[in-house]
Amino acid sequence: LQGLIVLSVKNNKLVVERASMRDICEVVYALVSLIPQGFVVSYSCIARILGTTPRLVAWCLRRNKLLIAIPCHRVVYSDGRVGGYTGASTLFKRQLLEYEGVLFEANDRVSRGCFLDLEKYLGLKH
DNA sequence: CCTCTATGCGTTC
DNA sequence: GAACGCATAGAGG
Repeated sequence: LQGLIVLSVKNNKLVVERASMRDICEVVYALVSLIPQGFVVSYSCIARILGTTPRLVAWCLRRNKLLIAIPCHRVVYSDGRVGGYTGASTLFKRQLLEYEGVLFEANDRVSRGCFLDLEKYLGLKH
């Protein structure tokens, strides 16, 4: 990952480090947990905010899906397909979304209107 | 529907 | 070191 760094203070000195994967995952989880019920966000949208690639976002979500508290089912392919889901079927992922009020088209894709522009939502873009 | 490619990082030799 | 595998995206046919 290029671009994402971590600032910390050690021995009264400011330390600038490359973010560890653990740190990056924390940030991804923090963003994902802000997605409101009834909406979805694409992997690439999260990647844009962090200055990284969609593959890495997926990598983070896959890694620590143990945490049920993080609504990782609300992160989907940019074309509307629900994408993968570790630990359960993608059907389960879809059912979760439907339960939350997300609409699906006849071609099994998430309705465009349910996509949330996370950058706008968080006020990072106007 | 399909294929191809760019891409970052862990895992496993 | 190199090769491989991923919860991707986008372009092209």
